[in-house]
Amino acid sequence: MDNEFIKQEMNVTGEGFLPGLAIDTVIFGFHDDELKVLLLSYKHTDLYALPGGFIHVDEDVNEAARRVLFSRTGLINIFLEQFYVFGDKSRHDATPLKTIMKARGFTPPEDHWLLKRFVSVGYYALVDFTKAIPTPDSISDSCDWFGLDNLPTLMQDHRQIIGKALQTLQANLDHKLIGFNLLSENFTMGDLQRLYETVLNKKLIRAAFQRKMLALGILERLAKKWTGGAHKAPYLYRFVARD
Amino acid sequence: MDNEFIKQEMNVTGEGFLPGLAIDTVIFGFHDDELKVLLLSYKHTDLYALPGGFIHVDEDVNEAARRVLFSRTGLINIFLEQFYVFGDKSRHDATPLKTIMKARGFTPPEDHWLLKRFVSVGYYALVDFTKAIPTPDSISDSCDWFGLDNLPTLMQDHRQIIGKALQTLQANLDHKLIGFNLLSENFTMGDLQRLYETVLNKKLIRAAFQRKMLALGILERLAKKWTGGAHKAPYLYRFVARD
DNA sequence: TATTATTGTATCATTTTGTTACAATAATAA
DNA sequence: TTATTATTGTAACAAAATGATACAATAATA
Repeated sequence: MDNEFIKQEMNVTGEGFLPGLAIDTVIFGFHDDELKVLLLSYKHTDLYALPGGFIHVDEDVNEAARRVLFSRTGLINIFLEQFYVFGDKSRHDATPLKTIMKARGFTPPEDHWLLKRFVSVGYYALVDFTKAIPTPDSISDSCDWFGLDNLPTLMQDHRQIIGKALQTLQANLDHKLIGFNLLSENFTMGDLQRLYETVLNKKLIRAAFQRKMLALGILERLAKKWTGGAHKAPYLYRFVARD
Repeated sequence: MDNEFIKQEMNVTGEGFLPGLAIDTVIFGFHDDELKVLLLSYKHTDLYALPGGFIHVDEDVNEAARRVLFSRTGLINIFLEQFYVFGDKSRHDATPLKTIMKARGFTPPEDHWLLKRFVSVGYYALVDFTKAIPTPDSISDSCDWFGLDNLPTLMQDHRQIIGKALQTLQANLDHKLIGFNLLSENFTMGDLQRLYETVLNKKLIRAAFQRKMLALGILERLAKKWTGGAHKAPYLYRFVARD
């Protein structure tokens, strides 16, 4: 029996947390021309789950989401936004947690706070894949990136949560200019276009894309990048906020 | 002392509701070329509040929002969407509710469930002003429409909630084509343009507006409408979903 | 019957977007 | 050293969308 675990993560009263309310975060990264999300593998089950957590009684909900994001990636000052509240009564499923608890030698009472219905606030984050340091939490074996069309079996409604997060990302990519958050600080126009094409899942016209991005006046052109490829070296760009 | 009130609305345990979670609904209507919201005036205080409520333990959060909307307006099948979760710890203020309770002869204990911190899921609804039947709830004196630039003093962060709802409406008006929900079934092009101008708070070019709306292919042209004005009678239109 | 206000739409100018083309490289092969 | 190749940056033109103006078609009123 893991006393530390039970004390910290599965205390009997749920004291110190807002009851019945949770956070689930879809953390997007971009690598190998693929959009990926960070997933935890739950101990003693074959299920995966989104990084999530609970809200301390003296903590803003948005703060809690930043804390979760930091705990799983080590990152601060990251694009992070609410996108939906998952509040259907049918989404509740205590089985995986019960399994984990029992495997740890703890048989929870039926009315244990963690086994009750939870409403979850969905957040999505856009991070630089190369900067994030995936870190499992105490009830997980691992924390890893998964390509969006290569997702493992997920807990509860976490697959739907990812789906809705992707929809939101697609809808906001352009007019909120949030795509840059998925790239490293310096990037080529090709990098940016491949990102857009991956997220929107459609081909874009190169000349028009470049013209449009440059016309936005939010890109600073830096030195050229010698790629080692048999062709002209592309410029590097950096995102700069307007005014 | 109002026993019914205390039993139904301010029961000591909060039994039957999800704890710490509430719903606030910004119900928009359009009348006299003005965008209006439905507000309740709280008994025994000079404060106004958004229509809101709590979520039954066996009820989806979205269901609860529809129930609130129906209770205050008598309307079903209405455009209603989540737009933000208001979860800052600082938004909590138990004073108005305490005042109401005391005025009713009920002195609540400090740990009464209604006086604790609440996280609120914000919804906005778009309704036909002429169809809604404003109906106060049991802790309110009245339920009335208020013009957006003529709002009374509101409880807690309800003013910010309205502000954020308006931003969401403005951002979604065009690409989600939700404006029609604010008009009655049949309307003239002028009605529609005035609605757009009011929501977006800017003048639109009449010819271009008409051309664009007609090009969308979502308007059915009906008989002309004799307005009694000294000019050509405008057509009436009806919104029809595509495909 | 003329006047007035508004509607519906045509017309042309301007801006934005789609498409094609081509010069400018940076590596590799001949 | 000199082609060859792949990709980049941008020009040039076409097509589509939007802005701006104009005007004929009413429906009431004078």
